[in-house]
Amino acid sequence: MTDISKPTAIPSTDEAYHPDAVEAKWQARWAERHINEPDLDHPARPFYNLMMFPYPSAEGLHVGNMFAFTGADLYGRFKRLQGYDVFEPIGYDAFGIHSENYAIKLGINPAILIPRNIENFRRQLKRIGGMFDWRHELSTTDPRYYKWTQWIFLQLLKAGKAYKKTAAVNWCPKDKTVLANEQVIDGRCERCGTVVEQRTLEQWFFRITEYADRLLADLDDQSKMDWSDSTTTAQRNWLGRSEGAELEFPLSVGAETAPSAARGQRGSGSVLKVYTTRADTVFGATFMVLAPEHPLVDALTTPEQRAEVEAYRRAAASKDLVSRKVGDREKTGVFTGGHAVNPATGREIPVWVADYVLMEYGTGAIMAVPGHDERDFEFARKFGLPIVRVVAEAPAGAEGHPDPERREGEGADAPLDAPYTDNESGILANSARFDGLPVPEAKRAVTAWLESKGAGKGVVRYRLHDWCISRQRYWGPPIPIIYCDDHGAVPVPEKDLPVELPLIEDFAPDDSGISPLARHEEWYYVPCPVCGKRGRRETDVSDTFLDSAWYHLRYPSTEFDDRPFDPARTRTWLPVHSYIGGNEHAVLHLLYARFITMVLHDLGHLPFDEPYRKFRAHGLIVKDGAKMSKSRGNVVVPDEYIARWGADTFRMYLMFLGPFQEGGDFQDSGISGPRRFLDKVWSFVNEACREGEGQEVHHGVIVKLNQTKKRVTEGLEALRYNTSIAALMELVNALRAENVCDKGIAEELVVMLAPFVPHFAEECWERMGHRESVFEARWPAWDEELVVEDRIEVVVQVNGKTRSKVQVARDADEETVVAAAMRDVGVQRFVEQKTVRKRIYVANRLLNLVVG
RNA sequence: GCCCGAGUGGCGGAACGGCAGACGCAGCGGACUCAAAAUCCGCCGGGGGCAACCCCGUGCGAGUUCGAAUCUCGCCUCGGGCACCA
Repeated sequence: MTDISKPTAIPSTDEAYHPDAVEAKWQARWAERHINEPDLDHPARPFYNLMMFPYPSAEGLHVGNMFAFTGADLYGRFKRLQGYDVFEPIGYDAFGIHSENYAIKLGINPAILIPRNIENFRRQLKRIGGMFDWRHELSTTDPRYYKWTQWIFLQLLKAGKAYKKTAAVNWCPKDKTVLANEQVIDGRCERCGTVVEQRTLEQWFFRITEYADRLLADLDDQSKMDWSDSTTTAQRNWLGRSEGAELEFPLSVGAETAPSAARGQRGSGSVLKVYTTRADTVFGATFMVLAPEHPLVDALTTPEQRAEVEAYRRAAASKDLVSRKVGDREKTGVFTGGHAVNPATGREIPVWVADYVLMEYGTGAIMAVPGHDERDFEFARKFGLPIVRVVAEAPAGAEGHPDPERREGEGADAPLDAPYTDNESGILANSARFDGLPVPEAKRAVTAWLESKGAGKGVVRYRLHDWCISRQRYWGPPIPIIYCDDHGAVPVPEKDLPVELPLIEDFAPDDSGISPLARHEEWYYVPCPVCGKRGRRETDVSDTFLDSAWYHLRYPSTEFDDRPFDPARTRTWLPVHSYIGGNEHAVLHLLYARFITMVLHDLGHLPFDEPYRKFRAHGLIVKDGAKMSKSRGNVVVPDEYIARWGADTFRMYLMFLGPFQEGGDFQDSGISGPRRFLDKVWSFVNEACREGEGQEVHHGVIVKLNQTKKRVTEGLEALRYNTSIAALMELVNALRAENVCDKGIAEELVVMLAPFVPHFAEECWERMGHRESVFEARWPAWDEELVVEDRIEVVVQVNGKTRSKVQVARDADEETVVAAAMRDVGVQRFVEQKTVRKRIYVANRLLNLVVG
């Protein structure tokens, strides 16, 4: 704040470069002159330059944030100089468990704490010189914002895309909250590392699984999405599409006569459905396994086995997710006593219960094929169940796999001492009429056969689960629902939004699993919107990922309180032209944002269904080769560096230390390089102002200048900022070596520097006599003719080894170059006494003589 | 285990299949200075040679090619993601 309003007086003589003064001056001027505020209603060439908004922590912006924002800002400024009307907004993702935990620790309400953090963030964001349009700053904690977050919930509810269900959820006993599956890492809480338990609670879910196929298909649609490969790959994996078959195994008589069967399954004809991706191995299914939670377990269990089965189920239920999912994975299980009939063989096979089968995937039941599945094999070994081979190696010499040595003893009758899981090159065996079919064909053939028998069908499954948005916490937007004894869950009427989060003293959660909000009667009890009788508010708040799933829609429309996003503004500015952010959000934020956009599109609120046309993931900044962390004590506090070197030098250093999309290693010593460079440019510019006109410039310098323009432009477009900076340094080195002092060149240099060092460039620009901002200037164009010298050095190789170089005219023909090469002593030495058998000539580059 | 990404000087990193190491940091030598800092000039992968030059060199091993850091196959190491997903 003080930085910006600090009065400065910079004489126009060429004294040393003082970043503090220059930066304060231009930050103040940008604000005064509204330089960074495009006309949102009538832009000529709109360009929406978005970066992932920060969570305003107490520590302030760290180097990683600075790196990301600088890289994104650079791109926006570059586009601006190319003539676009660039809208570059910023905001704060300020709800959520991070803020809340910190507030609990300090015992201060986050509603008081967070604004302080935001204040600090705003100061830092201004200090690094981002091209932000501050008119459109937003915070997700602002009731004017979350009113519309709640509105989105209601739209989904109305459309049947939101529903409530009782579900076993991940419960973190330390944070005292449920966690989404994706917030559980190796069975532990993503945030605090505590072992996660299971609890059963009523939760609100969004039906994202209904969109799985669209979310997947668009990833391959270049017209909608130009995204970093690493990000689309992560989403593909997360969606987890698998093609398989749902097969039906009739329960056999033994089971149906069991006392509980009639009740559980309405008498005879009941079947066990399984999902498999290896329908081809059905002849090898020698037993079945149910998840402990599977509803048919009761019906199948015989009286003799009941005690054992019940005990096993109880044990499984009390197990936390760690030992269930990432424990030592020693297989456990019990026999139910029941049997089912293998629809392929017609044989009865036993049904077991084991916790390696998960209720949440597929049908919660599997056909176990121990011969060709590692888990089933292990289980069969342990419990002495039969193992049958139904896939064998194609015989040696057969087409495709004539490799007799690689796998010994995988013939049709060879015993299996390990599962044979090759699902590409094997052929079926011991599978009646399917014997000899290659596995891929057999998958189709067997599925079709079972389908014709009415025992199954091909299906596609996704790994993705519905999105649980309920959080039993305080610091989030209340879910706008009122419960009425007569009318159930009633949505809060839209006219009553927002449901404001009350400022309460005791905001910390407790063990009950009930939100702190429930303890406040004056807030909790409200009239039912339908009948007016006393109702109770939903006390859960929504997931922060819902806040961030639509913020890009809000930015252009922040001034409107009667609509979440203005239709005209939205049509003008969206979808986002360029979005830059970290790949840690590849599957959470980015997938949810896509989903919400799709739903709003389908409901007629948006004219597009993919929110971000282009997305690029930036890299990570490390220090001394290791991730920065408090525990390592290698955290770089950006403020200190900015205070010492200036924002421009800091920006340039961050962009210089590695390719933006890969990140780099922050080294204290390295920052002096960019600063020295700026000092050189500074004196060059000041000198050029004084005496730099009418001077004759060497042709080589003109070529260098054109090469530089090309390299800088291409580097910026590809986000390879480090190479752009290197090109600019080369140019300045060349200008100094040649003693050039030309104002025209200085101006083009300054414009090219502007995205990297905006304050510095503005100051230079002004000193060169311009009254407008440098960002009103045009990006320099280059002449392709002048990118290559008139005389070229052609490399001459003999047998592929470089032996010499010859000077020839540009585009010289092969004969000329060969003649020149033959005159060259360095070449002669390797050619004499030998015949040139072959010549390879690459124009303007290289001549290779093959001799022998 | 599966899926991505990456391995190049002392360090960060450059190189449409065509001079490996641009640019920068650090280091070394010199100029300026009473001295230091700053600045300027020069050197800076390894080995051999007085020298012009020569040989070796991009994680390892094969291959394709006139020519491979770059393409293909097989490994190794590191980073990231997913993971009892049937």
